[in-house]
Amino acid sequence: MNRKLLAVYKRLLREFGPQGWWPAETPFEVIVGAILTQSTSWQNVEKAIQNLKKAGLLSPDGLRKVPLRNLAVLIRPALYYNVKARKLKRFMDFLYGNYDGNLDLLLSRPAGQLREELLSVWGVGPETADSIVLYAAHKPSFVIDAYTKRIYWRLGMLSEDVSYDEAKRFFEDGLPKDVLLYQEYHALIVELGKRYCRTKPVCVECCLKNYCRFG
DNA sequence: GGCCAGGACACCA
DNA sequence: TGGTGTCATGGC
Repeated sequence: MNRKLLAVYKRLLREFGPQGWWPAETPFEVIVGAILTQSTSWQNVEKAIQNLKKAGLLSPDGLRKVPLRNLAVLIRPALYYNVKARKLKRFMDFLYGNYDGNLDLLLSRPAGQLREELLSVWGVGPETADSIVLYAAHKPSFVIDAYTKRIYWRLGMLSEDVSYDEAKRFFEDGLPKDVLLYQEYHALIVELGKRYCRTKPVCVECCLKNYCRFG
C-alpha cells in the first residue's frame, strides 16, 4: 500500500467530489465511447454518440450492420472518424465471431483474460482495454492515460518515460484492489488533468501549485 | 488563427 | 524497440 497515492486520491476527492464515471448508459456505450475518445475530447465524442443514438444504431447489431462509410459519417464529430469507424467494425467482428454478439458473455470473463482478449482486437490498445474492463465489466484494472503519467511524473512518483505497464503496476501495487476506487481515481485524475494539466508547462505548474500540495 | 484533446497503429532504421 | 508520422473535428 502506498500512503501518498491514497493521500492524493483523498485530496482529489475532496476537491472535485465523486465523479460517478463512466458517462454512459450501458456497457456497450462504454465500449463505443472508449474507442471514440482515443486522443479526443469527450465533448466531441458525445456528439458522435448522439448521432448513433438518433440513427438507432447504438447497439452491437446496429453497428455490425451499418455500412462502414455511413458509420464514419455518423461519428464524424469524433476525431479520426475513418480510422475509428474501422475500429468499431473490428470490435463487432470480434464480438460476433467469438461470442455470437453476446456482450454479457464477453464481459463475464475474468479480468485478466478479458483484458488479453480485448488487446487482441485491432484498434484496442492498453488504455482502451483497461477502460472497458473497469467501466463496462466493472472489474479491477487500473486505467493509465496521458494525464496520469504527466501528473505523477510532476509529483515525483513516476519517471518521465515510464511505460504503460509500469505505471499500471505502480497504481495497482499501491492501492487496495477495489473497483470503485479504481473507477473514481482515474476519473478524478482526468478531471484534474482537463482543468489544469494540459501539455503546456505553465499549466502543469499551475496544476501543481493549486491542486497538488499533498502533504 | 493556432493549438490540442481521456490513443493506437504503421513504418522505418 | 524506439522514434516518428498518420489520422483530421471542434472548442477554447
